[in-house]
Amino acid sequence: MEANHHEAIRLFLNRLLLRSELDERECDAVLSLRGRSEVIEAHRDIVVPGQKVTTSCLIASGLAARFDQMRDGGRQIDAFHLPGDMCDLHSVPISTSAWGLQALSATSILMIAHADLRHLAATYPNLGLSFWRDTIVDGSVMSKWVGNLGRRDSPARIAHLLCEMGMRMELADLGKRTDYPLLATQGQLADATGMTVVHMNRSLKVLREAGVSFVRKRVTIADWNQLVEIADFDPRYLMLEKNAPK
Amino acid sequence: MEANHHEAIRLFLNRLLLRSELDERECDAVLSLRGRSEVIEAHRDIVVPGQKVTTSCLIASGLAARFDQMRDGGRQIDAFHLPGDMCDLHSVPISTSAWGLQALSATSILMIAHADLRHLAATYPNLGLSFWRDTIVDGSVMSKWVGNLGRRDSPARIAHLLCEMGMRMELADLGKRTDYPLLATQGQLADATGMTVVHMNRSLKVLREAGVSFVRKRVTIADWNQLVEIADFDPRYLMLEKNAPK
DNA sequence: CGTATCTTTGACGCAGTTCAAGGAAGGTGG
DNA sequence: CCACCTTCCTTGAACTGCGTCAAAGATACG
Repeated sequence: MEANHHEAIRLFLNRLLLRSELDERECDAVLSLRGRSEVIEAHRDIVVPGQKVTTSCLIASGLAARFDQMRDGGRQIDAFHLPGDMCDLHSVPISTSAWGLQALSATSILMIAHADLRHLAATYPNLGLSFWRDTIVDGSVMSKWVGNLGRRDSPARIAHLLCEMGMRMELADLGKRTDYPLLATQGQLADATGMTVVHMNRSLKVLREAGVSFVRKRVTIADWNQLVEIADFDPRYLMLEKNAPK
Repeated sequence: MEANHHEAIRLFLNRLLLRSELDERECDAVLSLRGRSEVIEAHRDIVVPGQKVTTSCLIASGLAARFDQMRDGGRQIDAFHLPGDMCDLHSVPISTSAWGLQALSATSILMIAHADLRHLAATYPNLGLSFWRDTIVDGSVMSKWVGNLGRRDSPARIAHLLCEMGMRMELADLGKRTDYPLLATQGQLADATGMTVVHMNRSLKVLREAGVSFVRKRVTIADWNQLVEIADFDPRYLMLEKNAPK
């Protein structure tokens, strides 16, 4: 399991390095993080809405999602978390979250104490800044999702999601943008795009005619540019420029 | 104009104090911030999507909105900013934003240099943490908007927005939650709730029967609890608990 | 090999869009 | 203070994307 730990933390560090310059000491500090490993089966909740948490969850493998729960039990997913994502990094400065966290597929996570993360941020201010940056990227992605839900029709909404996941999988070195695993059901994708399972299914059929297939939890895209066109996808919101230390 | 400056910064400090404990030195440091004052007329863009910015905008009066621009020119608003809000606090760690900022009504803002804010955050780590917290609250609100757009019908979406704005106006001491100014047109509210002007108008008519009126840029709510019920509104996402300094 | 979960399809209804046009409010210049 | 013009609000009628309900296949799993 130790190997798994290191692998996950390595992915997290790589994610930070996408947007922040960190020196060797800072990298080492991240790599020295320790946590408790847990395996969650598909469809289980990791964090219940409103729960007070004292750890952050680093995804080691699988796929997790943050969600908002409605009165009638319906759920709206507002973020996907893939391996290397530190979800609930938000809860380092604010310990009670309004949202919940669920495992979409079987998912192994590393629970890392807030105290440790806070200690790191305090000891290495530039590292703290990179954490802040990470939560801001998360916000930027959400702001795109707001636009997606508010102003696009269902094929375009799905197309946009598939573009985003493709980019993120490629950046994390977990697949190619035109061919990657997406460990979710159509129902879960429907929860993320604000539609019903039935309509998700029909819209996927439409996209299939554009060379986009989602079969057996794998996405394959014949013509990337065409999908980008359908989705009106502009990756700038993923904030992939490096920011120098201040 | 100096009086206006102080008033705005005072509001910003109050906003921080809602969630963070700051000592006297830290409060004074915030109050000593200086900026360039500007007045933007209604419908003008303050920041264009993709623009590189070196200042944050503190709203002094009026109402501003962050938006995502679609290919066809349509806009989706993903956040409202009222007086005391420091928009683009995000751009302190990341200077290029994918979103834009527009003035909904005539709005006066205070442009504050990133360098100054960064200096503050570096000098007073606890203050830096309160800035981080502020951007996290912004994210929490957006995550609610995602749920709102994805899973609620139009009267409920509007109701939720009116509840949120009521709470925020009251917290900023700019009105009562059941009676407050909302300096936006129906078209702008439609941009925020992902619908057309026509449907916004019709849905407002439905809400009027529930004692909710939006006339001449003022919201009045006869029965707050009923509106909360319609909206399925739970204010926990506004994160109003105080967080002790670390 | 059996059972639960997930996908796919059909028929029908409705919430919300589109197009079009009239009316009210508000701001500006004479 | 009125005349004018622009922006905003309001309503009607027709259309459509998506939801709902229902049921039959396909897939995965123990």
